[in-house]
Amino acid sequence: MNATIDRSLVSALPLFSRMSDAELDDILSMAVSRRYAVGTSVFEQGQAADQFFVLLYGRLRVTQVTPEGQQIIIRMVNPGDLFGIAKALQRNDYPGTSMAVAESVALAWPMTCWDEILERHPSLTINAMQTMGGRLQEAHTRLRELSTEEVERRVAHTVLRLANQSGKKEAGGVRIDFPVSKQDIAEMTGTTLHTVSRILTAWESAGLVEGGRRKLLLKDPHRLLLLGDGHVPGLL
Amino acid sequence: MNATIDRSLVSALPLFSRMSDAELDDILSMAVSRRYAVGTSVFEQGQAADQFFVLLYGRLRVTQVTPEGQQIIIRMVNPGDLFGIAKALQRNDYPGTSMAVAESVALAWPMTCWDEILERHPSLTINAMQTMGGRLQEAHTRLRELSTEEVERRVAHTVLRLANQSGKKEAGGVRIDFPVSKQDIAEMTGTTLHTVSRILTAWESAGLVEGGRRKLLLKDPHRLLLLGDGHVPGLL
DNA sequence: TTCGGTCTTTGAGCGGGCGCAAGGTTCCGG
DNA sequence: CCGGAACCTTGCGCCCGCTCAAAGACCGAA
Repeated sequence: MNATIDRSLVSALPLFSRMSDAELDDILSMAVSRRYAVGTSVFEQGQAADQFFVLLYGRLRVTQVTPEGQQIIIRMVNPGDLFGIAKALQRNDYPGTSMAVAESVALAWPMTCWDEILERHPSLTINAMQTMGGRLQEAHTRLRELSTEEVERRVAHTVLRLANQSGKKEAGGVRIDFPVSKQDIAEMTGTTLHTVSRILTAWESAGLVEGGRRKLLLKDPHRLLLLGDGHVPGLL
Repeated sequence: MNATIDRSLVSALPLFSRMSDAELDDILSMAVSRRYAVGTSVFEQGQAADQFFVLLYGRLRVTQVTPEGQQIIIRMVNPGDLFGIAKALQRNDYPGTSMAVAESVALAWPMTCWDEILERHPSLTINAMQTMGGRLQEAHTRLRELSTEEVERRVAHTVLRLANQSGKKEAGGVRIDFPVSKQDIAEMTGTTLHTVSRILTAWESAGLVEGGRRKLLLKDPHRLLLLGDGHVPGLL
Protein backbone atom coordinates (compact mmCIF):
# COMPACT_ATOMS: atom_id res chain seq x y z
CA MET A 1 0.00 0.00 0.00
CA ASN A 2 2.83 2.37 0.76
CA ALA A 3 4.85 1.35 -2.24
CA THR A 4 5.06 4.05 -4.88
CA ILE A 5 2.23 3.89 -7.41
CA ASP A 6 3.14 2.64 -10.83
CA ARG A 7 3.30 5.36 -13.47
CA SER A 8 1.44 3.26 -16.00
CA LEU A 9 -1.73 3.59 -13.96
CA VAL A 10 -2.01 7.28 -14.60
CA SER A 11 0.29 8.25 -17.44
CA ALA A 12 -2.52 8.11 -19.98
CA LEU A 13 -4.82 10.43 -18.05
CA PRO A 14 -5.36 13.88 -19.54
CA LEU A 15 -4.78 15.36 -16.12
CA PHE A 16 -1.17 14.21 -16.23
CA SER A 17 -0.51 14.90 -19.86
CA ARG A 18 2.71 16.59 -20.88
CA MET A 19 4.51 15.41 -17.77
CA SER A 20 7.89 13.73 -17.67
CA ASP A 21 8.37 10.42 -15.93
CA ALA A 22 10.38 12.13 -13.24
CA GLU A 23 7.61 14.61 -12.57
CA LEU A 24 5.03 11.85 -12.44
CA ASP A 25 7.10 9.89 -9.98
CA ASP A 26 7.53 12.95 -7.82
CA ILE A 27 3.77 13.39 -7.65
CA LEU A 28 2.94 9.73 -7.25
CA SER A 29 5.41 9.32 -4.43
CA MET A 30 3.11 11.43 -2.28
CA ALA A 31 0.00 9.40 -3.06
CA VAL A 32 -1.58 6.30 -1.70
CA SER A 33 -4.24 4.24 -3.42
CA ARG A 34 -7.48 3.24 -1.76
CA ARG A 35 -10.33 0.93 -2.56
CA TYR A 36 -13.97 1.83 -1.96
CA ALA A 37 -16.77 -0.72 -1.89
CA VAL A 38 -20.18 0.17 -3.28
CA GLY A 39 -22.05 2.37 -0.82
CA THR A 40 -19.01 3.55 1.09
CA SER A 41 -18.06 7.20 1.07
CA VAL A 42 -14.73 8.70 0.14
CA PHE A 43 -15.47 11.84 2.12
CA GLU A 44 -18.51 13.48 3.61
CA GLN A 45 -20.04 16.91 3.47
CA GLY A 46 -18.71 19.19 6.16
CA GLN A 47 -15.75 16.99 7.01
CA ALA A 48 -12.32 18.64 7.19
CA ALA A 49 -10.80 18.46 3.73
CA ASP A 50 -7.49 16.76 4.39
CA GLN A 51 -7.08 14.92 1.11
CA PHE A 52 -7.68 15.27 -2.58
CA PHE A 53 -8.13 12.43 -5.04
CA VAL A 54 -7.99 11.06 -8.55
CA LEU A 55 -10.38 8.29 -9.46
CA LEU A 56 -8.71 5.35 -11.20
CA TYR A 57 -11.57 2.89 -11.54
CA GLY A 58 -15.23 2.85 -10.67
CA ARG A 59 -17.77 5.60 -10.29
CA LEU A 60 -18.69 8.07 -7.58
CA ARG A 61 -21.74 10.17 -6.92
CA VAL A 62 -21.20 13.60 -5.36
CA THR A 63 -24.19 14.91 -3.42
CA GLN A 64 -25.08 17.88 -1.29
CA VAL A 65 -27.74 17.93 1.36
CA THR A 66 -29.63 21.15 2.00
CA PRO A 67 -30.25 22.40 5.54
CA GLU A 68 -33.82 21.15 5.07
CA GLY A 69 -32.62 17.65 4.30
CA GLN A 70 -33.19 17.64 0.56
CA GLN A 71 -30.47 15.95 -1.40
CA ILE A 72 -29.17 16.84 -4.84
CA ILE A 73 -26.52 15.25 -7.01
CA ILE A 74 -23.80 17.68 -7.95
CA ARG A 75 -22.07 15.37 -10.41
CA MET A 76 -20.78 11.92 -11.15
CA VAL A 77 -17.04 11.27 -10.89
CA ASN A 78 -15.63 9.19 -13.70
CA PRO A 79 -12.29 7.41 -13.97
CA GLY A 80 -9.49 9.90 -14.53
CA ASP A 81 -11.31 12.70 -12.76
CA LEU A 82 -9.78 14.86 -10.10
CA PHE A 83 -12.09 15.32 -7.11
CA GLY A 84 -12.21 16.51 -3.55
CA ILE A 85 -10.10 19.58 -4.34
CA ALA A 86 -11.62 21.73 -1.64
CA LYS A 87 -8.46 23.83 -1.51
CA ALA A 88 -9.09 25.02 -5.04
CA LEU A 89 -12.53 26.16 -3.93
CA GLN A 90 -10.95 28.06 -1.06
CA ARG A 91 -12.59 25.78 1.45
CA ASN A 92 -11.36 23.85 4.44
CA ASP A 93 -14.19 21.35 4.42
CA TYR A 94 -15.73 19.25 1.70
CA PRO A 95 -18.83 20.92 0.29
CA GLY A 96 -20.42 17.58 -0.56
CA THR A 97 -20.37 13.85 0.03
CA SER A 98 -18.85 11.48 -2.51
CA MET A 99 -19.96 7.89 -2.45
CA ALA A 100 -19.04 4.89 -4.57
CA VAL A 101 -21.87 3.60 -6.75
CA ALA A 102 -19.55 1.01 -8.20
CA GLU A 103 -16.48 -0.71 -6.82
CA SER A 104 -13.86 2.05 -7.02
CA VAL A 105 -10.16 2.75 -6.65
CA ALA A 106 -8.74 6.21 -6.13
CA LEU A 107 -5.38 7.79 -5.48
CA ALA A 108 -5.28 10.07 -2.47
CA TRP A 109 -2.89 12.88 -1.60
CA PRO A 110 -2.70 14.80 1.65
CA MET A 111 -4.23 18.23 1.05
CA THR A 112 -1.04 19.75 2.42
CA CYS A 113 0.67 18.68 -0.81
CA TRP A 114 -1.74 20.69 -2.97
CA ASP A 115 0.13 23.99 -3.07
CA GLU A 116 3.46 22.25 -3.32
CA ILE A 117 2.38 20.13 -6.27
CA LEU A 118 0.85 23.06 -8.11
CA GLU A 119 4.01 25.03 -7.56
CA ARG A 120 6.33 22.28 -8.70
CA HIS A 121 4.27 21.17 -11.69
CA PRO A 122 2.84 24.03 -13.70
CA SER A 123 1.49 21.78 -16.42
CA LEU A 124 -0.59 19.95 -13.86
CA THR A 125 -1.85 23.26 -12.56
CA ILE A 126 -3.02 24.15 -16.02
CA ASN A 127 -4.67 20.77 -16.47
CA ALA A 128 -6.40 21.16 -13.13
CA MET A 129 -7.66 24.53 -14.24
CA GLN A 130 -9.05 23.00 -17.39
CA THR A 131 -10.82 20.44 -15.29
CA MET A 132 -12.44 23.19 -13.30
CA GLY A 133 -13.30 25.02 -16.47
CA GLY A 134 -15.11 22.02 -17.81
CA ARG A 135 -17.02 21.66 -14.59
CA LEU A 136 -17.95 25.29 -14.57
CA GLN A 137 -19.36 24.96 -18.04
CA GLU A 138 -21.37 21.93 -17.10
CA ALA A 139 -22.74 23.79 -14.10
CA HIS A 140 -23.79 26.69 -16.33
CA THR A 141 -25.46 24.32 -18.72
CA ARG A 142 -27.43 22.77 -15.92
CA LEU A 143 -28.35 26.20 -14.59
CA ARG A 144 -29.70 27.14 -17.96
CA GLU A 145 -31.65 23.93 -18.22
CA LEU A 146 -33.13 24.26 -14.74
CA SER A 147 -34.09 27.86 -15.42
CA THR A 148 -35.67 27.49 -18.79
CA GLU A 149 -36.62 23.93 -19.62
CA GLU A 150 -39.55 21.77 -18.65
CA VAL A 151 -39.06 18.61 -16.69
CA GLU A 152 -39.22 16.13 -19.54
CA ARG A 153 -36.59 17.95 -21.51
CA ARG A 154 -34.36 18.29 -18.47
CA VAL A 155 -34.59 14.56 -17.88
CA ALA A 156 -33.64 13.98 -21.49
CA HIS A 157 -30.60 16.21 -21.18
CA THR A 158 -29.56 14.65 -17.92
CA VAL A 159 -29.80 11.15 -19.29
CA LEU A 160 -27.90 12.08 -22.43
CA ARG A 161 -25.19 13.70 -20.36
CA LEU A 162 -24.85 10.52 -18.35
CA ALA A 163 -24.61 8.55 -21.57
CA ASN A 164 -21.87 10.81 -22.88
CA GLN A 165 -19.86 10.58 -19.70
CA SER A 166 -20.46 6.99 -18.75
CA GLY A 167 -22.24 5.36 -21.63
CA LYS A 168 -21.21 2.03 -23.09
CA LYS A 169 -22.28 1.00 -26.56
CA GLU A 170 -24.21 -2.22 -26.53
CA ALA A 171 -26.40 -4.21 -28.83
CA GLY A 172 -29.52 -2.14 -29.20
CA GLY A 173 -28.33 1.12 -27.69
CA VAL A 174 -26.17 2.88 -25.15
CA ARG A 175 -26.12 1.58 -21.61
CA ILE A 176 -25.45 3.72 -18.55
CA ASP A 177 -22.82 1.47 -17.13
CA PHE A 178 -23.40 1.96 -13.43
CA PRO A 179 -26.53 1.63 -11.31
CA VAL A 180 -28.81 4.67 -11.55
CA SER A 181 -32.10 4.84 -9.73
CA LYS A 182 -35.02 7.04 -10.72
CA GLN A 183 -34.38 8.84 -7.47
CA ASP A 184 -30.85 9.60 -8.69
CA ILE A 185 -32.12 10.99 -11.96
CA ALA A 186 -34.64 13.07 -10.04
CA GLU A 187 -31.88 14.52 -7.87
CA MET A 188 -29.83 15.41 -10.91
CA THR A 189 -32.78 17.01 -12.65
CA GLY A 190 -34.52 18.92 -9.92
CA THR A 191 -37.71 16.93 -9.81
CA THR A 192 -39.23 13.94 -8.00
CA LEU A 193 -38.78 10.24 -8.62
CA HIS A 194 -42.49 9.99 -9.37
CA THR A 195 -42.26 12.34 -12.29
CA VAL A 196 -39.12 10.64 -13.57
CA SER A 197 -40.86 7.28 -13.39
CA ARG A 198 -43.82 8.54 -15.38
CA ILE A 199 -41.59 10.07 -18.03
CA LEU A 200 -39.43 7.00 -18.44
CA THR A 201 -42.50 4.81 -18.66
CA ALA A 202 -43.76 6.98 -21.49
CA TRP A 203 -40.40 6.81 -23.24
CA GLU A 204 -40.35 3.09 -22.83
CA SER A 205 -43.75 2.81 -24.51
CA ALA A 206 -42.36 4.91 -27.33
CA GLY A 207 -39.39 2.58 -27.66
CA LEU A 208 -36.90 5.28 -26.73
CA VAL A 209 -35.35 3.62 -23.71
CA GLU A 210 -35.41 0.44 -21.71
CA GLY A 211 -35.48 0.79 -17.95
CA GLY A 212 -35.22 -1.56 -15.07
CA ARG A 213 -34.25 -1.60 -11.46
CA ARG A 214 -31.35 0.87 -11.37
CA LYS A 215 -30.71 0.15 -15.04
CA LEU A 216 -31.02 2.32 -18.09
CA LEU A 217 -30.51 1.62 -21.76
CA LEU A 218 -30.97 4.35 -24.35
CA LYS A 219 -32.33 2.62 -27.41
CA ASP A 220 -32.65 5.74 -29.48
CA PRO A 221 -30.41 8.57 -28.25
CA HIS A 222 -31.01 10.40 -31.47
CA ARG A 223 -34.70 10.80 -30.88
CA LEU A 224 -34.07 11.73 -27.26
CA LEU A 225 -31.80 14.44 -28.55
CA LEU A 226 -34.67 15.85 -30.55
CA LEU A 227 -36.77 15.80 -27.44
CA GLY A 228 -34.20 17.69 -25.45
CA ASP A 229 -33.48 19.48 -28.60
CA GLY A 230 -31.05 22.04 -27.37
CA HIS A 231 -27.75 20.34 -28.07
CA VAL A 232 -25.88 18.05 -25.82
CA PRO A 233 -22.52 17.62 -27.49
CA GLY A 234 -21.12 14.28 -28.59
CA LEU A 235 -22.85 10.98 -29.29
CA LEU A 236 -23.82 12.30 -32.70
CA MET B 1 -4.14 54.30 -24.68
CA ASN B 2 -1.08 52.27 -25.60
CA ALA B 3 0.97 53.56 -22.71
CA THR B 4 1.62 50.89 -20.12
CA ILE B 5 -1.07 50.72 -17.46
CA ASP B 6 -0.14 52.09 -14.08
CA ARG B 7 0.50 49.44 -11.45
CA SER B 8 -1.49 51.29 -8.85
CA LEU B 9 -4.69 50.55 -10.73
CA VAL B 10 -4.45 46.85 -10.07
CA SER B 11 -1.92 46.21 -7.35
CA ALA B 12 -4.58 46.03 -4.67
CA LEU B 13 -6.67 43.42 -6.49
CA PRO B 14 -6.69 39.94 -4.97
CA LEU B 15 -6.09 38.52 -8.41
CA PHE B 16 -2.66 40.12 -8.49
CA SER B 17 -1.74 39.56 -4.89
CA ARG B 18 1.73 38.30 -4.02
CA MET B 19 3.19 39.67 -7.23
CA SER B 20 6.32 41.76 -7.48
CA ASP B 21 6.29 45.10 -9.26
CA ALA B 22 8.36 43.64 -12.05
CA GLU B 23 5.91 40.81 -12.59
CA LEU B 24 3.00 43.22 -12.58
CA ASP B 25 4.67 45.42 -15.14
CA ASP B 26 5.37 42.43 -17.31
CA ILE B 27 1.72 41.52 -17.30
CA LEU B 28 0.40 45.03 -17.67
CA SER B 29 2.65 45.74 -20.61
CA MET B 30 0.55 43.36 -22.64
CA ALA B 31 -2.76 44.96 -21.71
CA VAL B 32 -4.79 47.84 -22.99
CA SER B 33 -7.60 49.56 -21.14
CA ARG B 34 -11.02 50.11 -22.63
CA ARG B 35 -14.11 52.04 -21.69
CA TYR B 36 -17.63 50.68 -22.09
CA ALA B 37 -20.73 52.85 -22.01
CA VAL B 38 -23.94 51.55 -20.46
CA GLY B 39 -25.62 49.13 -22.81
CA THR B 40 -22.56 48.33 -24.88
CA SER B 41 -21.17 44.82 -24.91
CA VAL B 42 -17.61 43.77 -24.17
CA PHE B 43 -18.06 40.55 -26.10
CA GLU B 44 -20.94 38.52 -27.42
CA GLN B 45 -22.02 34.93 -27.23
CA GLY B 46 -20.52 32.82 -29.98
CA GLN B 47 -17.93 35.38 -30.98
CA ALA B 48 -14.33 34.17 -31.34
CA ALA B 49 -12.67 34.58 -27.95
CA ASP B 50 -9.64 36.68 -28.77
CA GLN B 51 -9.29 38.57 -25.51
CA PHE B 52 -9.65 38.16 -21.79
CA PHE B 53 -10.33 40.93 -19.31
CA VAL B 54 -10.18 42.33 -15.82
CA LEU B 55 -12.87 44.78 -14.78
CA LEU B 56 -11.50 47.92 -13.14
CA TYR B 57 -14.62 50.00 -12.66
CA GLY B 58 -18.29 49.57 -13.34
CA ARG B 59 -20.50 46.52 -13.57
CA LEU B 60 -21.22 43.94 -16.24
CA ARG B 61 -24.01 41.46 -16.74
CA VAL B 62 -23.13 38.12 -18.33
CA THR B 63 -26.01 36.44 -20.11
CA GLN B 64 -26.65 33.37 -22.20
CA VAL B 65 -29.42 32.97 -24.70
CA THR B 66 -30.91 29.53 -25.25
CA PRO B 67 -31.57 28.21 -28.75
CA GLU B 68 -35.25 29.00 -28.07
CA GLY B 69 -34.43 32.62 -27.36
CA GLN B 70 -34.81 32.58 -23.60
CA GLN B 71 -32.22 34.62 -21.80
CA ILE B 72 -30.63 33.90 -18.44
CA ILE B 73 -28.11 35.83 -16.40
CA ILE B 74 -25.06 33.76 -15.60
CA ARG B 75 -23.48 36.28 -13.25
CA MET B 76 -22.61 39.88 -12.57
CA VAL B 77 -19.01 40.98 -13.02
CA ASN B 78 -17.73 43.26 -10.28
CA PRO B 79 -14.63 45.46 -10.20
CA GLY B 80 -11.52 43.34 -9.78
CA ASP B 81 -13.06 40.30 -11.45
CA LEU B 82 -11.39 38.35 -14.18
CA PHE B 83 -13.79 37.58 -17.03
CA GLY B 84 -13.94 36.36 -20.61
CA ILE B 85 -11.43 33.60 -19.92
CA ALA B 86 -12.78 31.25 -22.55
CA LYS B 87 -9.40 29.59 -22.84
CA ALA B 88 -9.69 28.35 -19.28
CA LEU B 89 -13.00 26.77 -20.20
CA GLN B 90 -11.36 25.06 -23.17
CA ARG B 91 -13.40 27.10 -25.59
CA ASN B 92 -12.57 29.15 -28.62
CA ASP B 93 -15.69 31.27 -28.48
CA TYR B 94 -17.34 33.17 -25.67
CA PRO B 95 -20.13 31.12 -24.12
CA GLY B 96 -22.09 34.25 -23.17
CA THR B 97 -22.55 37.94 -23.75
CA SER B 98 -21.20 40.50 -21.30
CA MET B 99 -22.78 43.92 -21.30
CA ALA B 100 -22.13 47.03 -19.24
CA VAL B 101 -24.99 47.95 -16.91
CA ALA B 102 -22.93 50.83 -15.57
CA GLU B 103 -20.19 52.91 -17.11
CA SER B 104 -17.22 50.52 -17.04
CA VAL B 105 -13.51 50.29 -17.60
CA ALA B 106 -11.68 47.04 -18.21
CA LEU B 107 -8.18 45.89 -19.01
CA ALA B 108 -7.93 43.63 -22.04
CA TRP B 109 -5.27 41.11 -23.00
CA PRO B 110 -5.00 39.22 -26.27
CA MET B 111 -6.04 35.64 -25.60
CA THR B 112 -2.75 34.53 -27.11
CA CYS B 113 -1.06 35.83 -23.97
CA TRP B 114 -3.07 33.55 -21.71
CA ASP B 115 -0.78 30.52 -21.70
CA GLU B 116 2.30 32.66 -21.63
CA ILE B 117 1.11 34.65 -18.63
CA LEU B 118 0.07 31.55 -16.72
CA GLU B 119 3.41 30.01 -17.41
CA ARG B 120 5.43 33.02 -16.40
CA HIS B 121 3.39 33.88 -13.30
CA PRO B 122 2.44 30.86 -11.23
CA SER B 123 0.98 32.95 -8.44
CA LEU B 124 -1.45 34.48 -10.88
CA THR B 125 -2.35 31.02 -12.12
CA ILE B 126 -3.22 30.02 -8.60
CA ASN B 127 -5.25 33.16 -8.07
CA ALA B 128 -7.09 32.55 -11.31
CA MET B 129 -7.85 29.04 -10.15
CA GLN B 130 -9.26 30.39 -6.93
CA THR B 131 -11.45 32.70 -8.95
CA MET B 132 -12.79 29.77 -10.86
CA GLY B 133 -13.25 27.83 -7.65
CA GLY B 134 -15.36 30.59 -6.21
CA ARG B 135 -17.45 30.71 -9.34
CA LEU B 136 -17.92 26.98 -9.32
CA GLN B 137 -19.17 27.13 -5.78
CA GLU B 138 -21.60 29.87 -6.60
CA ALA B 139 -22.87 27.85 -9.52
CA HIS B 140 -23.42 24.85 -7.27
CA THR B 141 -25.25 26.99 -4.77
CA ARG B 142 -27.55 28.26 -7.47
CA LEU B 143 -28.10 24.74 -8.75
CA ARG B 144 -29.12 23.65 -5.31
CA GLU B 145 -31.44 26.59 -4.95
CA LEU B 146 -33.05 26.07 -8.33
CA SER B 147 -33.53 22.38 -7.63
CA THR B 148 -34.94 22.56 -4.16
CA GLU B 149 -36.29 25.98 -3.26
CA GLU B 150 -39.53 27.74 -4.03
CA VAL B 151 -39.54 30.91 -6.03
CA GLU B 152 -39.86 33.38 -3.16
CA ARG B 153 -36.91 31.92 -1.36
CA ARG B 154 -34.83 31.86 -4.52
CA VAL B 155 -35.56 35.51 -5.09
CA ALA B 156 -34.50 36.24 -1.53
CA HIS B 157 -31.21 34.42 -2.02
CA THR B 158 -30.58 36.08 -5.34
CA VAL B 159 -31.19 39.52 -3.96
CA LEU B 160 -29.01 38.86 -0.92
CA ARG B 161 -26.24 37.59 -3.14
CA LEU B 162 -26.42 40.78 -5.15
CA ALA B 163 -26.25 42.78 -1.96
CA ASN B 164 -23.18 40.90 -0.80
CA GLN B 165 -21.39 41.37 -4.08
CA SER B 166 -22.51 44.84 -5.01
CA GLY B 167 -24.32 46.27 -2.02
CA LYS B 168 -23.62 49.71 -0.63
CA LYS B 169 -24.61 50.61 2.91
CA GLU B 170 -26.95 53.56 2.97
CA ALA B 171 -29.24 55.28 5.42
CA GLY B 172 -32.04 52.79 5.96
CA GLY B 173 -30.52 49.74 4.38
CA VAL B 174 -28.30 48.26 1.71
CA ARG B 175 -28.63 49.51 -1.83
CA ILE B 176 -27.86 47.46 -4.93
CA ASP B 177 -25.64 50.04 -6.51
CA PHE B 178 -26.37 49.42 -10.16
CA PRO B 179 -29.64 49.34 -12.09
CA VAL B 180 -31.50 46.02 -11.71
CA SER B 181 -34.85 45.43 -13.33
CA LYS B 182 -37.39 42.85 -12.20
CA GLN B 183 -36.69 41.16 -15.49
CA ASP B 184 -33.03 40.89 -14.46
CA ILE B 185 -33.93 39.34 -11.14
CA ALA B 186 -36.25 36.95 -12.92
CA GLU B 187 -33.46 35.86 -15.24
CA MET B 188 -31.14 35.28 -12.31
CA THR B 189 -33.74 33.31 -10.40
CA GLY B 190 -35.37 31.18 -13.04
CA THR B 191 -38.82 32.75 -12.96
CA THR B 192 -40.82 35.49 -14.66
CA LEU B 193 -40.81 39.23 -14.07
CA HIS B 194 -44.49 39.02 -13.10
CA THR B 195 -43.78 36.72 -10.22
CA VAL B 196 -40.81 38.82 -9.12
CA SER B 197 -42.96 41.93 -9.20
CA ARG B 198 -45.62 40.31 -7.03
CA ILE B 199 -43.07 39.08 -4.53
CA LEU B 200 -41.28 42.41 -4.24
CA THR B 201 -44.59 44.21 -3.83
CA ALA B 202 -45.40 41.89 -0.94
CA TRP B 203 -42.00 42.50 0.60
CA GLU B 204 -42.45 46.21 0.22
CA SER B 205 -45.75 46.06 2.09
CA ALA B 206 -43.94 44.17 4.82
CA GLY B 207 -41.27 46.87 5.00
CA LEU B 208 -38.52 44.50 3.90
CA VAL B 209 -37.39 46.33 0.80
CA GLU B 210 -37.97 49.46 -1.20
CA GLY B 211 -38.22 49.10 -4.92
CA GLY B 212 -38.45 51.43 -7.85
CA ARG B 213 -37.70 51.53 -11.52
CA ARG B 214 -34.52 49.45 -11.75
CA LYS B 215 -33.76 50.30 -8.13
CA LEU B 216 -33.60 48.13 -5.06
CA LEU B 217 -32.96 48.93 -1.41
CA LEU B 218 -32.91 46.17 1.17
CA LYS B 219 -34.30 47.73 4.32
CA ASP B 220 -34.10 44.62 6.40
CA PRO B 221 -31.60 42.10 5.02
CA HIS B 222 -31.76 40.20 8.26
CA ARG B 223 -35.40 39.33 7.91
CA LEU B 224 -34.88 38.47 4.25
CA LEU B 225 -32.24 36.06 5.40
CA LEU B 226 -34.80 34.34 7.57
CA LEU B 227 -37.05 34.10 4.57
CA GLY B 228 -34.37 32.54 2.46
CA ASP B 229 -33.24 30.85 5.55
CA GLY B 230 -30.60 28.61 4.14
CA HIS B 231 -27.51 30.71 4.73
CA VAL B 232 -26.06 33.22 2.37
CA PRO B 233 -22.70 34.11 3.87
CA GLY B 234 -21.62 37.57 4.87
CA LEU B 235 -23.71 40.66 5.58
CA LEU B 236 -24.34 39.31 9.09
C1' DT C 1 -44.44 69.56 -22.78
C1' DT C 2 -45.46 65.87 -25.36
C1' DC C 3 -44.57 61.50 -27.10
C1' DG C 4 -42.72 56.72 -27.39
C1' DG C 5 -40.41 53.34 -25.21
C1' DT C 6 -39.31 50.76 -21.32
C1' DC C 7 -40.39 49.10 -16.97
C1' DT C 8 -43.86 47.78 -13.65
C1' DT C 9 -48.23 46.38 -11.54
C1' DT C 10 -52.24 43.65 -11.12
C1' DG C 11 -55.95 40.58 -12.39
C1' DA C 12 -57.89 36.15 -14.08
C1' DG C 13 -57.42 31.50 -15.38
C1' DC C 14 -55.24 27.21 -16.00
C1' DG C 15 -52.08 23.47 -16.12
C1' DG C 16 -47.62 21.02 -15.11
C1' DG C 17 -45.85 18.56 -11.80
C1' DC C 18 -45.75 17.72 -6.79
C1' DG C 19 -47.63 15.49 -2.47
C1' DC C 20 -49.77 11.69 -0.83
C1' DA C 21 -50.98 7.03 -0.83
C1' DA C 22 -51.29 2.29 -2.00
C1' DG C 23 -49.69 -1.61 -4.24
C1' DG C 24 -46.32 -4.20 -7.10
C1' DT C 25 -41.63 -5.99 -8.14
C1' DT C 26 -36.81 -7.24 -7.56
C1' DC C 27 -33.06 -8.29 -4.69
C1' DC C 28 -30.50 -10.10 -0.86
C1' DG C 29 -29.47 -12.13 3.55
C1' DG C 30 -30.52 -15.60 6.65
C1' DC D 1 -37.13 -20.57 0.61
C1' DC D 2 -38.84 -17.00 3.12
C1' DG D 3 -39.16 -12.22 4.86
C1' DG D 4 -37.86 -7.63 4.69
C1' DA D 5 -35.78 -3.82 2.39
C1' DA D 6 -35.13 -1.12 -1.46
C1' DC D 7 -36.92 0.28 -5.64
C1' DC D 8 -40.57 1.23 -8.91
C1' DT D 9 -45.38 2.25 -10.73
C1' DT D 10 -49.74 4.53 -10.90
C1' DG D 11 -53.87 7.15 -9.54
C1' DC D 12 -55.91 11.37 -7.67
C1' DG D 13 -56.33 16.05 -6.17
C1' DC D 14 -54.44 20.38 -5.47
C1' DC D 15 -51.60 24.51 -5.64
C1' DC D 16 -47.70 27.27 -7.13
C1' DG D 17 -46.32 29.87 -10.52
C1' DC D 18 -46.83 30.59 -15.49
C1' DT D 19 -49.42 32.67 -19.50
C1' DC D 20 -52.20 36.12 -21.26
C1' DA D 21 -53.94 40.62 -20.97
C1' DA D 22 -54.37 45.39 -19.97
C1' DA D 23 -53.25 49.46 -17.98
C1' DG D 24 -50.44 52.53 -15.16
C1' DA D 25 -45.77 54.90 -14.03
C1' DC D 26 -41.55 56.73 -15.18
C1' DC D 27 -37.78 58.43 -18.35
C1' DG D 28 -35.35 60.57 -21.99
C1' DA D 29 -35.47 62.74 -26.35
C1' DA D 30 -37.10 66.17 -29.34
